[in-house]
Amino acid sequence: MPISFYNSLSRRIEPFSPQDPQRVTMYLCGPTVYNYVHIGNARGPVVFDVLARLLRRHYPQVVYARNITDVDDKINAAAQAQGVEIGAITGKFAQAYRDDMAGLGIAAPDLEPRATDHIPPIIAMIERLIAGGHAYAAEGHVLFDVSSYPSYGNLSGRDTEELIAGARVEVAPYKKNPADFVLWKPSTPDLPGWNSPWGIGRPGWHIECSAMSEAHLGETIDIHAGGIDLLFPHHENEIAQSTCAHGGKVFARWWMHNGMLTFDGRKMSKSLGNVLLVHELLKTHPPEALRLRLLSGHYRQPLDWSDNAIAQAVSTLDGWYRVLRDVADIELPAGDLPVPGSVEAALCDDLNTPQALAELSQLADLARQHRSPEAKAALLGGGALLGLLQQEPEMWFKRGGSAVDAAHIEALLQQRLEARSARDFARADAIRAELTALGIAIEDSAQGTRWSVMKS
RNA sequence: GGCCAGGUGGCAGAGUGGUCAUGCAGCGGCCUGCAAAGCCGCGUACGCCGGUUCGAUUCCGACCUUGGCCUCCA
Repeated sequence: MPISFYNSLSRRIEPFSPQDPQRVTMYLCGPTVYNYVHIGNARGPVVFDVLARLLRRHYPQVVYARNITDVDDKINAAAQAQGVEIGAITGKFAQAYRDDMAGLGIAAPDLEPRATDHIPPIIAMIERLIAGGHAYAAEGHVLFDVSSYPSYGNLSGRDTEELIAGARVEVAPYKKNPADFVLWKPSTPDLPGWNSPWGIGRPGWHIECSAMSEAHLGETIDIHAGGIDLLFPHHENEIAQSTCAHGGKVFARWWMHNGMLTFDGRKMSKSLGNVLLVHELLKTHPPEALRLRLLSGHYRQPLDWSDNAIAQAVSTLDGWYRVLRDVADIELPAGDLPVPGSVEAALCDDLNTPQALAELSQLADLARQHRSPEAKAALLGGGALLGLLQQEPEMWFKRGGSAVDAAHIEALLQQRLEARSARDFARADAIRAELTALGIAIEDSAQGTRWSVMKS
């Protein structure tokens, strides 16, 4: 099945094919680890996790790198504020990040390069840029010379003139051109630093991704992904650095950008303060509902986050898991789960996850009606490609079971059964009301009475 | 101000030049001791104004409006 994606570089949907038919290379800009991430930060990782799953079905090898930025001014500030080494900060939050991502059902990337492990390649790349006339040292800094790269601005649709004229930030005196950006900056003794030809310093943010991408995936990669807010200046700068360091070779053949998550109508961001941490949300909501919500809009569109939206996702999953519970006794066919063509086709069409979810609903209807091994396998297979329906139905409905006293509930259900047998419906209904008060919903079925934790 | 992306039924959210999105919620019926679940059915949705067209939510233009980027940011 052919795959097409929107390419931010050409601004159109193009049929996808990797440079090497045997191997797809993909890079996603990862977090700067100085704090817990919010749910908006998780949208890209979830969306591109689905992309990686799709690509792995189509190509023998997919090398997916998601970096960790572990040297940065904000990290320095956090470390100084707490009086610890930066490693204490970055180690803690890198692990928190992995935990959060795993909690959302995101498969670990193949590679997780860290900036501080790549100082020599970063320095080497900067040296190449200087040698090629694309960068210059000034007052302990090394800056990229934007005027040396005429295509600067192609990705974001800006021209250099405009950037110079519209510069809103105070221009550092050592810059030749206001749009020039830093590749290397000096460090003071109280800050982390590495020896370099330009003195003790640390890398600028943009060069890290260029160097790590080159080190692990080569000079030209197939897909570079990230949030739309990184389009400029981050990705624009990466293109400039990598292209100039590689003698004009194409840096990334596809650029894919996910839209922003909004909350209260505004972009969710740390600087606006309207954030919900993944770490916290995972404690209070079923993780798959969070994931479903993130996939319920097309990845390039903005997506609004709200309690109501989470509740709707929970209800949707309730319906699907009810089907799976109804077919729990049906044996799956031997072998790997199949991937239904309808779900795959939706994803092959520029990763149309809302369409894929609509197809999944159809598969749930079919499984409920047919109760066949094939229909059950199709539902589970479609879910698996999206990273959904990954738990046992009973676990889903018991919501992990930690907060409820299952034995007490079963006892009440037994009493209700006895009351009903005696046709004492007043008592039976009283027991049901008691369960409702405990937050337990019940269903009488041919197989007996089932209970589940009501959605919060 | 410049560049970019949107405005779809109660909510969420795809898509398309002319019979259907889908989910959640709601309403009616069947079923049920009653519920729940399930099944059947229901709602004349595409910002506004023009234009193109036999026909536009879908194409074109103006307008109104929301958001993103231009600074760290997924």
